[in-house]
Amino acid sequence: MTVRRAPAYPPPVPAPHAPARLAALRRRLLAWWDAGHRPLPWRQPQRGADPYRVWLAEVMLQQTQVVTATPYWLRFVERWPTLEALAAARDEDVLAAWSGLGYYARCRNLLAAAREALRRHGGLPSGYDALRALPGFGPYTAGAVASIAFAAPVPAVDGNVTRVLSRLFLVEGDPAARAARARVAALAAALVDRERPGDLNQALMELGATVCRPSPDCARCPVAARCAARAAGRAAELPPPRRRPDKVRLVLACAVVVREGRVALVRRPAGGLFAGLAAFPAAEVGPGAEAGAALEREARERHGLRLRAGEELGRVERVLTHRLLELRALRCSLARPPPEEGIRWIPADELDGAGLPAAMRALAGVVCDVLGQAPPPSGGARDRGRARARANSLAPPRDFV
DNA sequence: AAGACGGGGTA
DNA sequence: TACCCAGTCTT
Repeated sequence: MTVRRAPAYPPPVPAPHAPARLAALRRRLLAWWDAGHRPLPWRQPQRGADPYRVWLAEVMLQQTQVVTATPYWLRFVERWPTLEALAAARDEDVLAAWSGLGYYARCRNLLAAAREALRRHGGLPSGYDALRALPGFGPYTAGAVASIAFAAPVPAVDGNVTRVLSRLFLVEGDPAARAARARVAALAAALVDRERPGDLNQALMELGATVCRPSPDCARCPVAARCAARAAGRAAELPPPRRRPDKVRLVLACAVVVREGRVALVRRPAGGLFAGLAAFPAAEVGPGAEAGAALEREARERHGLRLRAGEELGRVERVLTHRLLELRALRCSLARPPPEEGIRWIPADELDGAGLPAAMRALAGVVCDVLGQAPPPSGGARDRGRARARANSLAPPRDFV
């Protein structure tokens, strides 16, 4: 008797699988889900599903493991319990609370989407298409929020679901390529549960996260008997690993300007690495280039900051997804009075809470050690051994105008 | 289709 | 070390 619109996503593709087989899969997966799943905090239905909390979790969990995202989620809902509260927050506060979690465009899109949703819909919209139109809502997040928070019968295909379905139905080929993606999307669409779409989608993800992992534990799998890859003895080799481009080395010189116990921080430019975050004034050091000169030029051109670069206080290396990042801290003195705007002066012992990206927070730890300041309570411990302290640089800084 | 975008868990 | 993670956006 219910009138249903065809889901807008994915495009209708005929599923060559018997409805009976799909129904059996749904039944087993839901039973497995009901029999017990991880009690993650955003799954606690305090007073029914809270779309805002579901959404916040989905965004934080993009390319991020549960154990990493959880403490951030708890802090966010404590500080900004509702969509309205988040929309009213200051950008820099939210970005600072996100610092360390990575992929900072997620945070900027989160804020933009919160404000746009409130303005255009009075809250989070419930339909896939309306969600998909908001910043940061790709196919996965729109499907996850629509199905989990609003019970919309749409699929939600993430890395876990791709792996699970690739194995269950023996999908061959690079999962990033169009053919395999369309195949997985069609399977996920065919498998959607009309009664409990959110639970079925979560069951697939939970299975991928806890059982059908890259190295599968088929003995614990509720649908192992129906798994085509398992039958072929190929569960562990599907889907094929994604090939990644080589990492490019990036050296960033970071200015440590200290004035009366406070350190100069700027805001990173809108696009690119660490976009929008608080950061040390920094400059890329090309191959064969001189770090101090590059830093003096960049600080002057971008921030109006006239610096004289001095000795190196320490360095830190980080492996990012696609680059090898090396941060070199250079002590700098002010050659001219600094501009009033665009520079924040942070007490050295408060750098840890200033909203720096994780790599720069680690660098701050090294620098504080070298300068004999109170080190931040966390971060950088691993790098302290690499700090290249100079015997004559241990005295408190005396860099004044 | 390919690259940019962080940081950390895991084997 | 290599791969992966409840992906999205831009060339």
